[in-house]
Amino acid sequence: MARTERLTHAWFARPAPIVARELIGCALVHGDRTGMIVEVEAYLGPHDKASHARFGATPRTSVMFGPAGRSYVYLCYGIHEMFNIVTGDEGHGEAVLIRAVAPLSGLGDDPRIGRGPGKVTRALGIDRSHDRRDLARGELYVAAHEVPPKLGIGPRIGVDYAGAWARRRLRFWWRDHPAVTKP
DNA sequence: GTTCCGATGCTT
DNA sequence: AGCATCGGAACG
Repeated sequence: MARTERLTHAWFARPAPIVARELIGCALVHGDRTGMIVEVEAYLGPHDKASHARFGATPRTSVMFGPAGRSYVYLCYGIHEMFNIVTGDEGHGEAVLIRAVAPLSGLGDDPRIGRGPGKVTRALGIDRSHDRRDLARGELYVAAHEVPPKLGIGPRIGVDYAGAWARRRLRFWWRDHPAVTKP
């Protein structure tokens, strides 16, 4: 699989579920650390009761309402940094959460190193200082894949408070991949 | 194998 | 008060 093609603003400026599905198998690159994306979740606009966009554009979430292809990194449970990519048309408030990566280079060879959204950022050295970055330039970016993986689709994790929106099938993963989260 | 719980700090 | 989590302890 060639992984040299950096994904562009236009690539990310499509509906979150489409981008999410196509991100599986792509490479997430931060400097000399690279992981293959094997699990993601799509978060829609303010109408999505599981999304951080549900309160509209706040100081934390305003980046979600900006142009696609920017990072949205926030602190979860006081401990874990979460890495998202803004998608869709400007103003929509969409993003895709990267939930798991498999080591490709610079991460060692334990498939559990990037299994879980908090572990993705720890493995790749991403924190809130990487919030609002333009992934179309700089050392943090995503590179395309050539071969689509076997795709799993199901409900998002950890959003039970969102009622019916928790049951929407907006989580995508590489089926049977050892770096995908268990539950 | 399962369930429970504390850590830890930012957000509304 | 609640949270887009994790790792360890306790239990069976």
